[in-house]
Amino acid sequence: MAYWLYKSEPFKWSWAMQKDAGDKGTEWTGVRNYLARNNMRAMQIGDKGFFYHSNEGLEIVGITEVCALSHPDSTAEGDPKWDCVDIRAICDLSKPVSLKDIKANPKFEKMALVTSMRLSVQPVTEEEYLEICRLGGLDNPPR
DNA sequence: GCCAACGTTGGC
DNA sequence: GCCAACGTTGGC
Repeated sequence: MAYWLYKSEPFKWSWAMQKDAGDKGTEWTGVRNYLARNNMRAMQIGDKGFFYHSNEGLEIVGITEVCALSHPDSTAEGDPKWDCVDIRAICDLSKPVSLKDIKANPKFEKMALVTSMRLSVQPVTEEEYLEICRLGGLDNPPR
């Protein structure tokens, strides 16, 4: 089991929209960065991840899970370079965890969100995952 | 809206 | 294959 973080600009695709998509989930389309794509190719069914609002919000708002393995991105117009997974919303954080909180906490100084600011799909360690769940008010984080 | 960081493109 | 130019991301 691995953990991930997905960035989305809420005015393009928000956590509310992700939740509206229900248990079937949605394709995480539009990633055109090799590192981010490779992260998606490495994902397994059931991998948990954070949903992060970039540009506006700047906070982690919810927990997702991978519900379909990497497959061609349907928005890539037949370009075989670009794949994506499907993810679905699992639950909200009781309290969103902001980028400011994360940057202020030495536990997260090596977190990709801090060190690789622009990477849109990034790995999260188990320690980071559990600590953010704790800060977010989840007593029993989904594993 | 600005601009730094950084990934990609393309000329050589 | 190098590297300058350029485009995009995303925090501020």
